[in-house]
Amino acid sequence: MDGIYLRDHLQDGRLNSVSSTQNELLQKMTSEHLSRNGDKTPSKYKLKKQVTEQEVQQLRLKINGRERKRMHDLNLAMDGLREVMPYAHGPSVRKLSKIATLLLARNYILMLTSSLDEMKRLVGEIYGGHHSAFHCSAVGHSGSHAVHPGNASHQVHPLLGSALPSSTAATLSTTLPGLTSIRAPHALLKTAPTPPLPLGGGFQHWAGLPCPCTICQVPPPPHIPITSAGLTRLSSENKDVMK
DNA sequence: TAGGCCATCTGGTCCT
DNA sequence: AGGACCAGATGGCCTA
Repeated sequence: MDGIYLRDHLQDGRLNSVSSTQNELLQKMTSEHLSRNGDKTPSKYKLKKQVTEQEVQQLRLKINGRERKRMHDLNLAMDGLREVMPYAHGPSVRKLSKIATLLLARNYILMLTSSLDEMKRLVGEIYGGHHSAFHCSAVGHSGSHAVHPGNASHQVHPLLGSALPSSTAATLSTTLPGLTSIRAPHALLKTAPTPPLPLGGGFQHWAGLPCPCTICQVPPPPHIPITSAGLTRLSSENKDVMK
């Protein structure tokens, strides 16, 4: 395939350059090609031209292969992102597009951040602002504390239970009305999506145990505020994508 | 058939 | 100098 593209472009005379250094070969090839078209190629250039063509082709193949590998790696990373998204996976379910995957991931992170903030607030209420032993659970910030919804090895915090209490969900919907608008682009799926994963997954931060995580060692990163306006904007953005 | 999505090629730029 | 990254162009495939 590469050879076909290369050949076509050479015939079009459009092969200009690859980079400031690599293009010398290609430009030499082009000029020789043009002169060849202008008048008959001298036979003494024949061997040199063939070598150059091979060099150019090899270089082009090499560059194309690198780019192909780079894109494949990028797609693998995209697949990895799809796997941890709260969506149905399976052969019968159409794969999320790249743009949908990225937007969904963003919304998902925002949603988890909001849930975490709400949990922190509730924990603070329960313990009256005292610094409880499981301080780590109240530290979550979306950026550095990765949440892995697809990881089944998550342990549930002994004090918080396996899932958010119903009051929490209700509080979320009342205090963060925009949160309910954070929806995965179901329209992009061709089959009925599965419900989002429960938020019961906890971190492995246990009461009374020293925590080695970087979150507990360093100040938390700047927090991205989630406003209803922002959520609204998110929804509108998704609408554009989900059209 | 139009539009969306994707893979690939390609040339330019930046970085190491 | 070579590789990584990026964006534009192009063509194929699929779906409504």
